[in-house]
Amino acid sequence: MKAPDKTRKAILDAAELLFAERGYEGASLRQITSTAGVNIAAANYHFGSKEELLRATLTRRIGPVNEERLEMLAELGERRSAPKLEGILEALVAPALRLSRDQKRGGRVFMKLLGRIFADPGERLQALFLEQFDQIGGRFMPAFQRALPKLPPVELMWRMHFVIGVMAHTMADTQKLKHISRGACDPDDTEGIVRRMVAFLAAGMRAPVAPEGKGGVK
Amino acid sequence: MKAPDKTRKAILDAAELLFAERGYEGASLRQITSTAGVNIAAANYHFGSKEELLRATLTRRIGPVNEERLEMLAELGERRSAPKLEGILEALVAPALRLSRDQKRGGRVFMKLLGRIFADPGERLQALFLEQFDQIGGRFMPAFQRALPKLPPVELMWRMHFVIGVMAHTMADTQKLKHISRGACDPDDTEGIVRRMVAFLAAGMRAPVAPEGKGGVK
DNA sequence: GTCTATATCCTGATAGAC
DNA sequence: GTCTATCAGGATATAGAC
Repeated sequence: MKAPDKTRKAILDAAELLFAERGYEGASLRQITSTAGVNIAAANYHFGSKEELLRATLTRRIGPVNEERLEMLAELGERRSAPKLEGILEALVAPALRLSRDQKRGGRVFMKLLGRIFADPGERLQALFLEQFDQIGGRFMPAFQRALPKLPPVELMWRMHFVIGVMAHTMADTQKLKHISRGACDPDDTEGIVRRMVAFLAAGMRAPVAPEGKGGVK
Repeated sequence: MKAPDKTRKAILDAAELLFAERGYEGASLRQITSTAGVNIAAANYHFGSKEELLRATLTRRIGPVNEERLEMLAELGERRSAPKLEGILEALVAPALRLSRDQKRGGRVFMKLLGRIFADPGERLQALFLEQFDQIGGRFMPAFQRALPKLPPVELMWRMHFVIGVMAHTMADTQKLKHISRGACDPDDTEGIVRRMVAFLAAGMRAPVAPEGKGGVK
């Protein structure tokens, strides 16, 4: 074996970058291996297929993010007082958003890729999302329910869906808002984004449930 | 000319469907023209290139949605009282979400495609988004600012970004949540979704601005 | 484990007959 | 305006030498 992990890592790094920038279909194995500086055949030797390569780019980094989420959630539970909604939200979104600062875990490149996974309605990526949701959703839903005991479960599910939308959109887009706001909104201010997002989402989660018959349509 | 608009429409319909389901890169012209039941060369004859075809699928339907948004916004302005935040939000999100009911305007297929456009960070789709934002963002931002006079403009921009994330994610995903919630969340209940989304977003927009130095990190 | 070479197929786009 | 045929190149994946 000649530098067994080096080639593998180079391919994963390049795949991460190109999948994030161009999407799964938009990035070719040729571009990936060329960027990695390795032979085309090496990708298939190490990963078997393009789809398995995508799976490998995700599983390499997604574990630590989810572990950090669960750790933060567990810490909240150790306090005797009921977990605050803001704490739960921060445990859910901050580990993902802080990826952009942690170059060793993929940085903003992996964050962008992760945002794509969340947002993409395609079947391939959707399956990967569902695998992850079992881990995380199953733990956060009860926590939210305890923090918001009066909220009907169906409403809670919709609101968690909205939360994921905000998180995914912010993760995937690292430049558009900066352009629109002419630099006023800084995508590098991770802690500022976490703070703003948690405030926004907490208020949304606490919103009174809107009654059904408002306009009298139904 | 032999049925000039019929072939054109068939191609646009098929392109709309396949771009929505598989993304721009994932849908080939061959699949599109085959689904449309027309010759491959017809696509290039009528639209010139794949990218122009994408542009045509969007511009065909996006105009009416934005017109409806601006109409609803204008109606709010006619009342003497200051426009309510909920009304502005509904004017922004409802025309898009109600696409799923309006088969003549593309239905949930076009809604899904539109959700992809919003969420996709790729350069090609991003440019199309920015074109649209000038139309809509330029009108809604002042309306929001009037409804929330105390909110600093930078905070408003972040929150509008969050709003778009919720909207785009809900538009793009028409089935995932139903699956996760085991049928409890119904993606066909358009008015219920609008009601829930407006309630959630209004509360988020009204959230107090979180102070900067909370944890003492910085 | 890495390489070259290649198999097989699909891609977007075009030329030219009808 | 629609067709067939085809171009030139890119796609994933594999076979086999080293």
